[in-house]
Amino acid sequence: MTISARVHYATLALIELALRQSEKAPVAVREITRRHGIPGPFLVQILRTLRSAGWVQSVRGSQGGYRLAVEPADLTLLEIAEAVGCPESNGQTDATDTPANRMVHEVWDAASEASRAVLARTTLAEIAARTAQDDAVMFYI
Amino acid sequence: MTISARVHYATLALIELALRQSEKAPVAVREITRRHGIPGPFLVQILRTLRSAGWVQSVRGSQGGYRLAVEPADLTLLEIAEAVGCPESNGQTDATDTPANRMVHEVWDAASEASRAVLARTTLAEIAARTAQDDAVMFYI
DNA sequence: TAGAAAGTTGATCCAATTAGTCAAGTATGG
DNA sequence: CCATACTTGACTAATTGGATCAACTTTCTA
Repeated sequence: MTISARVHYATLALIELALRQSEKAPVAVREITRRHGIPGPFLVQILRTLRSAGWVQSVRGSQGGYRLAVEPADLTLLEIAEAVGCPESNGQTDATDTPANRMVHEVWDAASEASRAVLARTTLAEIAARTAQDDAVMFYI
Repeated sequence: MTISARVHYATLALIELALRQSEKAPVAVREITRRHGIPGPFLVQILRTLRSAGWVQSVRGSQGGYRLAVEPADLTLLEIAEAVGCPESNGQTDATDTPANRMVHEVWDAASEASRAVLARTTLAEIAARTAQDDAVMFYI
């Protein structure tokens, strides 16, 4: 399971917004792309998704930008991944419904559930806090 | 994380071979495709991979087919998935190496590790045995 | 009040991966 | 010697993820 760029970028952007929650001015897209090396208009696309999920607010016009609209502690990485990633695991039922088939699905569902559990128990607040710590450490080097 | 058809088919084929290990004659590809509804030449492609991994033996010529070449208890689903699935998670280092970036990777690695653990502790023997049970149950219905 | 700076929207494109196919060849059993 | 079955390698088609563009609207500021 490799992390998709979409989810990756979305998470980076949200971390950035979480860390700058206290600032009064919204954060411009340009700043985020510059800081994290995210391809320009692609991030816009992603932010649109985050906005329709209600997690960020956009401010238009000059001096506009984005601002976090939820408590970082209330947003889990699983939610982010599911909102931004693949639309939904397409419920394509397999052609043949044999016992072997069911078994295989059972195991894979269990595996997938295990990884989802990890993401579900990590909040944006945690990951942002840990990032801030690392940033501080870098400062001393 | 959705299971790829490749891995799915490979697992089905191996279950089939595991269940018929006791038979003296090898199992023909045709039989496997018929029983599990796997597209013909695609399974051949997959079996080739399994053969080069040393998990199945091929017998050529008339009455030929495939035979399991390892102990089902020694083969985990993780091994199968890794052999047959994506060549290798491409080690493409991200452009920018920021603390946020590292954090995101850390969490996703943990998630991915959790699901791998599930697959690693499930052996072909287990899943074959459970399939056989289900088969027996179906018999009575 | 004009224009520059931002976000908005929708269409579009490209490349990589995955799924699936074909055809020509080789080995084996009867 | 021929039918059956695996071998090999190239090839096509479809989906998806990643990324871009252009035309538009909103708002600030000079």
